[in-house]
Amino acid sequence: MITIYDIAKKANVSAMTVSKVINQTGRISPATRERVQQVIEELGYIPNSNARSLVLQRTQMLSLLITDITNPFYTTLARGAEDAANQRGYRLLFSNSDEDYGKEKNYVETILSTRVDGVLFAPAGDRSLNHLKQLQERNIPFVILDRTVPGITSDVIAGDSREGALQLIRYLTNLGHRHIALVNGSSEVSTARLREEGYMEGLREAELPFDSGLILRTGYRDFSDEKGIDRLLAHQLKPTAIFAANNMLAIGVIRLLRKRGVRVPEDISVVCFDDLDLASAFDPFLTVAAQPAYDFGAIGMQMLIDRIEGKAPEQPQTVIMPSELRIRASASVPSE
Amino acid sequence: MITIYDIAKKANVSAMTVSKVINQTGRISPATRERVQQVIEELGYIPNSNARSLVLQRTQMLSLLITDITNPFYTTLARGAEDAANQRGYRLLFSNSDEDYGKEKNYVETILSTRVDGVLFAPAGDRSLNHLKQLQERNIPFVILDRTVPGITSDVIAGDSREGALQLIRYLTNLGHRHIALVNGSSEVSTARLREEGYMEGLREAELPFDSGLILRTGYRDFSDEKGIDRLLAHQLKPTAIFAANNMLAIGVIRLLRKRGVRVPEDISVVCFDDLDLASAFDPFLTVAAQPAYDFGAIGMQMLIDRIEGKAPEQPQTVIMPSELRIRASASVPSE
DNA sequence: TTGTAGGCGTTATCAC
DNA sequence: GTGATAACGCCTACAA
Repeated sequence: MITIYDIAKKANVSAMTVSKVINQTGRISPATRERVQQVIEELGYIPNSNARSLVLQRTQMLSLLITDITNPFYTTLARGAEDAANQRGYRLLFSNSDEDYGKEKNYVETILSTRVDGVLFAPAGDRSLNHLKQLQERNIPFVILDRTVPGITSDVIAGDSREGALQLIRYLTNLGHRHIALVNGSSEVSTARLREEGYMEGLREAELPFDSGLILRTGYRDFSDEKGIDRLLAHQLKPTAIFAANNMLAIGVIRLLRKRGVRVPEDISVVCFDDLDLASAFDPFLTVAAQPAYDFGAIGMQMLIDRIEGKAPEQPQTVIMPSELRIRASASVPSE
Repeated sequence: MITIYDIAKKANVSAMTVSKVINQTGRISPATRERVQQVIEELGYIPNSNARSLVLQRTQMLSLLITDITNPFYTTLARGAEDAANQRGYRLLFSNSDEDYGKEKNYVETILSTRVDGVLFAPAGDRSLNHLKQLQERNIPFVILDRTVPGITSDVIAGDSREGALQLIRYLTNLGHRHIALVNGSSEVSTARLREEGYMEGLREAELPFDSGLILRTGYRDFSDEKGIDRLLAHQLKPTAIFAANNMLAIGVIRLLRKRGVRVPEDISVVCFDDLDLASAFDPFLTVAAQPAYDFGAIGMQMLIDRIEGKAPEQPQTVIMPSELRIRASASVPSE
């Protein structure tokens, strides 16, 4: 392995001089600078960032922890985070918890042992509390992303789940729907709770009764609860519309409906939170409350770096991003 | 920061003993082992992996370099790679080059400075040659993923682009299509060349003439070449089918066709390489040659780790993954 | 402007 | 079974 000493020897200077050339610190004559740079070039020297981190107590590396890498919301968000990090001179370490507390725990350990300078953290749910506390104990700056966790005070960037859900329900009730089902994520996840609140509020506004038989609670990914769907469809007052609390749930719901010969939107309307960028691009089908995923990542990353670099206000900041109703074809007036 | 010395002091042993407990190396009495572990637990000590890497000359970290994080082919692949890496005790550093040689170059520098133990590398194209050579010079093991690069000999895992394309063209010609356009990626990318070969072979088999006016070459992502599409549509022998060389191109093509009032498949059939998992889940529309994305990642990662751990045969291995024709609705018999 | 000494947190080696 | 020492590659502080 080529070290700073190899460069030093070949350039007839000390290692320190080489270090100074690399980091542009201290004064050195143009002549030696030139010579050193030539040798660095020639030998293709690249500093060992582990050694550097060890002495600097800084890795110039950040972590992004997301909960589902196959969800386009998070991959778009990841690009925003990556772009922002790179722009400000940081490298980004991606981690993917798969909505699993166990994997999340492992990643937190990795994060801690890697000594990254900060974390943009999308918690799996309320039980992520301990993981976040662990970061706080070590004084690792972090920004909570997408979901809040009761018991933790920190910078947060999240969507307006309540309002977005309300918009969707309003849209459905305006179309004339009276029986609207909710297929939601786990109640352990803040966005699921808020979307349910928005749903309830929407019913209230339209003076519709709440019917717990129209609610199905599950996880945010890999939805395939056949029994649950059958239960909804068999409910005494069969729903004419379903609000899926995120895009992955909507996909599952529509797939299961089609499997049963139920047409969308002719027989049942479906709306959801989060867009499906790719699918929507060539087939504008799903009516959604879209969140600005890229900005979630980009702005969250800015907040994190500002915090790390001491450019943020002392008290924790909360940024709430609005969502946008995109009316397309998956919801229509109820058939009856 | 809690170090191994803090543990040592509190447990009344030397740092070495603590190290031995952590790494389960050397002999130590159950009593002290117990005591040390207790203190580790108590203080929540997590070893500094930078310091460890420095002395071990090994980071237990691997890089996955993909070219488009918004492409579901690559995110699914990423999950496969991640699962395999974690299973074998490695952490994974994701990087995303956006099909951009400049970004790729930066990531290679990062990889080199981080001293990862190996890289699963999807090259942006033939001009990635220098980047790969750089890795070879440093003796960083790597497996080339998805695309080959002339001039580099190494382990490779890739799809059968030629055969997959051939299948798609055969399918189209069997339906009766005589004028089939190709919207391809850059000729600098091996998969684009091979898919074009498959396309040509398919034409030959069906005894169709080759018509260069039916070929549009562009990049694999962000397709929006309006003029190019117009040129294809205005061609003297208007195509009745389009073969898009990957999923992202297909999306762009269909979007632009719809924008022009051209219906798919009624007016023009469209087929492509790679599936769109999410979109296909709830709307089985695109007829594709699907590649086993998860296995690309999982198997590629196994190859890489085998290579690193000296468990691979000496000479470089090449694994070619078959693709699978999935017939759905985006292609039908030609209208005329 | 340049170089020396010491230390960042960990582990391999080799004594005790 | 346990511990002292040196080393991994780099940078800060200080001296020349």
